[in-house]
Amino acid sequence: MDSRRLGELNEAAALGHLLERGPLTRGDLRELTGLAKPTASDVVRRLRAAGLVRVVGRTSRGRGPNAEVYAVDPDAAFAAAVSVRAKDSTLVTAVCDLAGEVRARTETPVDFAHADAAPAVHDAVRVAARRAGVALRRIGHVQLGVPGSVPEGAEVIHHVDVPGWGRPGVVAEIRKRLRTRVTADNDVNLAAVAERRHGIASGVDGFALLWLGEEGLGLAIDLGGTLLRGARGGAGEVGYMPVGLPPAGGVHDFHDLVSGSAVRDLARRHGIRSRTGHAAVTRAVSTATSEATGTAAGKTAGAAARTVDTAASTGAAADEFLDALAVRVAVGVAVVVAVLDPPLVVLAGEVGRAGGGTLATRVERALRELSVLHTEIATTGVREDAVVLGALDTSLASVRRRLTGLDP
Amino acid sequence: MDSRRLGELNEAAALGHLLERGPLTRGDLRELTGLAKPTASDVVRRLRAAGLVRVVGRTSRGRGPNAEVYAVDPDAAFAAAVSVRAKDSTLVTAVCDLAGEVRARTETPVDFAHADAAPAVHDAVRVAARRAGVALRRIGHVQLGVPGSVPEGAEVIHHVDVPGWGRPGVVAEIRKRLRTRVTADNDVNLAAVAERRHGIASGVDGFALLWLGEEGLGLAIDLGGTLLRGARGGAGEVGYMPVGLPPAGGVHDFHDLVSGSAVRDLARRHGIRSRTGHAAVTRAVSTATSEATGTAAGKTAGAAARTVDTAASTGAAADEFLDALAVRVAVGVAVVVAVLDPPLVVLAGEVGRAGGGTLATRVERALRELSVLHTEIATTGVREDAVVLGALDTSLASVRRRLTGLDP
DNA sequence: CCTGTTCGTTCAGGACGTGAACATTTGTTG
DNA sequence: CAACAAATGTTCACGTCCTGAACGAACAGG
Repeated sequence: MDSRRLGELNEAAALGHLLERGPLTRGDLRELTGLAKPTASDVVRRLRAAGLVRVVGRTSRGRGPNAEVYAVDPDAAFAAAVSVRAKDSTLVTAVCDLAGEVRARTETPVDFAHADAAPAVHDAVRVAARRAGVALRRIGHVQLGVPGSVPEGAEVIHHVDVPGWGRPGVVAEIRKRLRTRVTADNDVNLAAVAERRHGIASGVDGFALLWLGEEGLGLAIDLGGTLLRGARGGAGEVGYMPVGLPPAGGVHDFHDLVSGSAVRDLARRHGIRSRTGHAAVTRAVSTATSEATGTAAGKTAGAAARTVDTAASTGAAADEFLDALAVRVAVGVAVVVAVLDPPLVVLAGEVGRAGGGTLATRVERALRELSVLHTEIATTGVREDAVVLGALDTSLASVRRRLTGLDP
Repeated sequence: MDSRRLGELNEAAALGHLLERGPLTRGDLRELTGLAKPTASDVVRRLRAAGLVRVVGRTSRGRGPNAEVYAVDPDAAFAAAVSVRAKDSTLVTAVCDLAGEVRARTETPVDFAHADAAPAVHDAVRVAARRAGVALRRIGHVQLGVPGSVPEGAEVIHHVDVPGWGRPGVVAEIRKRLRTRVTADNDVNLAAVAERRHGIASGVDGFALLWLGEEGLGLAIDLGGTLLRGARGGAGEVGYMPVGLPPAGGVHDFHDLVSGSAVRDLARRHGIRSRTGHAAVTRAVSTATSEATGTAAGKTAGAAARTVDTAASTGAAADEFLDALAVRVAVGVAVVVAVLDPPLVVLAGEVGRAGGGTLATRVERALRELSVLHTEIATTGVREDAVVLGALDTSLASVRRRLTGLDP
């Protein structure tokens, strides 16, 4: 540890504050870092020389000269994210600048069965970069979101349905081609990152995100901003969680209870016929909700009447279906709460989102009857593609960490 | 950040290495910290002046002058631990020096119903310190181990059976009386700390410790050395974990499956009668094991014969009982593995220890049949009182952190 | 226009750290 | 046994970074 290193640390601290709190004057920086006036000037000078920070204006408050306002140069670095979507065979790619502004977003259809992963990703990123007007070289990190278990640091992805992506060394190949830092993570984990940054879990100490997808079930565990991955990246593989004792027969694991098809079948048994689970839930919620808020829905009287017409007989059925589903979900949540005690559980995925507040409330109620332990339950607050959003955040965080010297 | 602070950081780094790797020469220190020769000398000088480091000898390897060997002064600071044991109404107290050497260990019977917590703990620590020949003032940290949930940083303990210990502010009162840093943690968590330092989980990335106690059930989750506590300190309250679906009736939570009395009853149903669960397991293991290793047990032929005599008819019963128990335990483990994916699950507590390798093997087998996911399962490797040992480690770690300036 | 504030720079000084040179000790070797 | 090689630890000159105080300059308000 050298005096030089000391300087770097101070630079990093200042840059960190600029990244987190936006434009600042030298005075602000002085206060935040605790540095002396001349030193603050020095640090800013160095950051500007490095092309990381720019003058973006001047204050005009009070008397005395107007202080210069500094901000991180958005063009100083870029980050990219790629979401591997099995369900519609596309790579969704996004590029953002150092300020977090999304510069481009593309969707590339890929025939995973016949195309190699590495060239496909390389192409997707190249196209997105071009559209963003950014040289590929300037992208500091590419974060992949994959539907599978990704062990910490390891380069193999387990339980992937996408052909070619389960092969050892995929990530390394992609890295070699892109010549950047490339990391992969489970898509539900990335959705949780988005939930923390842009969703309902922004201020929370930690939370568990239960992904009730049409094609997959998952649990992401956020502990104060870091995700729990498990030894083989298998943390949150709740689909395999046994429910019920083995000799009892019938229901065996959580997947049998709340997978897309299980939900669809449950709905069917309550007289609600749909092609997918989340469609069934959407319909059930609309009838159940319109019943409950029927009297208050003065403005949408016409719509309400129409709904009641078609659902008159199914209103009670919808209620029963939702309650039955809530109990099933609550069984899983109860286990998670007993093991992890998260302050918040977020329901996401197609089914979770379709259930909305209606389902969340019922799950919370069911949980109270099922277990002494309880916790707050909410629905996802992320509107856009949570996986891409989360991957972009993760990617950007990595770029920032390296700029601030916290990463090698 | 000042030059002074830079010096402190280097001191801290050197001290840290001395604490972790034992006695070192200036040369070793130079290599480990990357400092220049004169600076290393300087750092050592400062550490010696602060009374933290002592010369403990000289090398005599190779040519050149013999280097001085430095080590942390064991008497530079002390740490204490107190285990609150409800089952036999005692406070077990231990004091160790900065090197980790236990200097004293006492057991004080306390009538929790009539004695206040703070004075009782104060007395216990005072006595232990005197026996260790250490002034109370020199004890830098007191770590309490309590059978209850302790939220991170909060001062209330939930779900405690010990009278007076559930009252808000207990920890603060104790702190006020002892005039030191005082923290409290769940006893199972502390047992996990001991498991990592002195037990079977020494080199592992992380592990889950399933405490199968006669009077309590718990799960400690170790993630690379830090323990997961949960929002309300309720992480690992697996006793409340629901097993089976609600309408199914009968078995409701994990506690009903593997608590001490549940184990005892299960044994009884297999014809093994004991007053406690772990006694039943001990007997079952001895018969089951002697059967399996009967031929190889040449030396203890007499003992084996005796065992076979009394167990001839119960050998099969013992096997069945152990397998049934293993399945029950495996249900809980399967859930933990699905949620957390730990590289290792350690069985501890009276029942877990009684089960030994025999039970661990059977649980591992049962798990394989129950779930796709699996993990290594082992029995606790801690011989002594794990709670006190873990509390002492935690306490010492806190003292060291403060010395190295990592803690405020 | 003067005055009090606030911004940013200049300046002298302090704390640390570094590399090179040097004295010193100690084992090896011819 | 003397010469040599290798390792230890100190001294010295110099560099980097940070600090407090003083200073000049810009700006709002009376």
